Amino acid sequence: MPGVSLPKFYIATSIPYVNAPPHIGHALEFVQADVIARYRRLKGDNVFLATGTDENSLKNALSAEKLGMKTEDLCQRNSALFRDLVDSINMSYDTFVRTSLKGDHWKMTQILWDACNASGDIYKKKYSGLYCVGCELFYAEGELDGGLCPEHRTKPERVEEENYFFRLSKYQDRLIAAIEKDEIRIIPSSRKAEVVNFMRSGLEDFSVSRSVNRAHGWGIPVPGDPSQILYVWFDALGYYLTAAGIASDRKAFNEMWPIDMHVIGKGIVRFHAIYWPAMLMSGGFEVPRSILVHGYITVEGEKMSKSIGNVVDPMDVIRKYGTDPVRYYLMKEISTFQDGDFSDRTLKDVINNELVGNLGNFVNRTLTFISSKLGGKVEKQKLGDEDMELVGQITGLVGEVERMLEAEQLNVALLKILEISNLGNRYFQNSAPWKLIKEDEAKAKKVLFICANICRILGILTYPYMPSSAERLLGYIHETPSSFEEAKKLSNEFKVEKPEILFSRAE
RNA sequence: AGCGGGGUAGGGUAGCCUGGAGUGCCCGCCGGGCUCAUAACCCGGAGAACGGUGGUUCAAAUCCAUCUCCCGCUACCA
Repeated sequence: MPGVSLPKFYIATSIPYVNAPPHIGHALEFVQADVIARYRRLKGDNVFLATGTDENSLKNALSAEKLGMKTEDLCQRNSALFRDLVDSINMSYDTFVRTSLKGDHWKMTQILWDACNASGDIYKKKYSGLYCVGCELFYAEGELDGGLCPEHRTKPERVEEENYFFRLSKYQDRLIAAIEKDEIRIIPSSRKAEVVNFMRSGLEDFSVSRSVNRAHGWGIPVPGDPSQILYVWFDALGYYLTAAGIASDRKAFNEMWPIDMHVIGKGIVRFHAIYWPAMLMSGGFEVPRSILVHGYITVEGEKMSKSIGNVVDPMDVIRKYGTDPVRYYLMKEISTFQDGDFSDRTLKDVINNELVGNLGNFVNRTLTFISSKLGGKVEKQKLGDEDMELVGQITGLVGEVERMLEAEQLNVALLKILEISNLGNRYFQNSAPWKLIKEDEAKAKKVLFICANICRILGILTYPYMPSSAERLLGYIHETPSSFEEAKKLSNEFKVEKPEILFSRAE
């Protein structure tokens, strides 16, 4: 293998259904993936970040019919909402896949299907399911409310139809082995245990198609059998192959695959950790290297739901408080792996206390001081033992931040970053450079030299979380977020511009 | 029912995997200080026997067992 190219890192979010507008939970997943992507870039990886929308569900066809519009147009419109969100949240995606567009994605299904078929893992069988005529949908037992359709309050019929099935059962042992040995690393490990546990009780084959009639002709036809439409698995899960270029640039695809990390919600673990790797094994593709599973967001302590009417539109929040504060809140206040809460009140508190009062204030007082009292320049000063101790503490924290990021503990890493800013404020306060400047200029310069370095470190470390703010901060000291390693070193001199306020108070 | 996750000061959290003084963070409360800074910042204080019980250990929030409360998942639900 040629050793000159950068290590690649392919990471992707799941693709949301477009039959409902984005909510704050979608934003969480986008930001998580983006933070990891940006961190990996700082570490020097060649990162590819994929996202998109899942548009081939029957529900789209049904609501389009109701609205009297073409399904294509409805999808286009709703997909745009998600695209607006990923742009507004400043996600650095490299590709955005729309599964209803008859291009690479449709070609992908042919490739994947053929490969699995060639392994003898696709066969026809009668599918029997609970079907609500009103909804025109099959329901899982768990989705029913007291045995009734949650929407129509009617008893669904048992309906049979001949569909294609995928031979999941054949892969049970291989899957268990792959996950137990962390060939597919499931993060956090509690989810891994869940998955293994589930598999041990036996895996059943699953259906991978629906009749064209039932699908209302919407979706991707089964390769070689236009009377059937692909069900979600070969379609939506396959998007990861599409994004990597399987149908457009096979050479690039071969370099990109396997995917290094899936970022998904807890509700779809099974499909990503079991169905999907099995399909890949069957098709002769390498399995995903890791799957990061996040929790769900409640709103003011309550489950988000349309009927309660408490669904939070992330675009509203972004418009109100700004992109970076929202990113910060999602990463810091919501545990990376567990459920978390969204609260307007907490969001304001966090902005005012942590971003404005702690981080923003430290940067502002340091840079303002340098630009107004020291002519915008500081160079290296002789450091004493106490200073070296502080520097050592900071370096130690940088190491912890790195460790936490490597362990995908995005919230804990952010906590550590704030500690650095905290130390900075304390040091500034206790050193009182505003007094020193009148008595001992060299000493004042030394304090500011250290503080400027802390600002620089903070700029690099916060970059994955709050890219525009970090770039602005680093811009005031004529730097850019180039590499994570830079956060482990001190810079020897600074040219400082008079800073603008980094974060504004939230009212 | 089975499996999994949670129960840490008034509220919210981190720590638990890889035991070692209740250690930390945000809010709130009380008392001081500072004035470089976005009424921001700093210091001190009150406040928790880390859900209950039992065990392992020199040592447990951290490991084991059991009980209890909350929340998820249990197959074609993204």
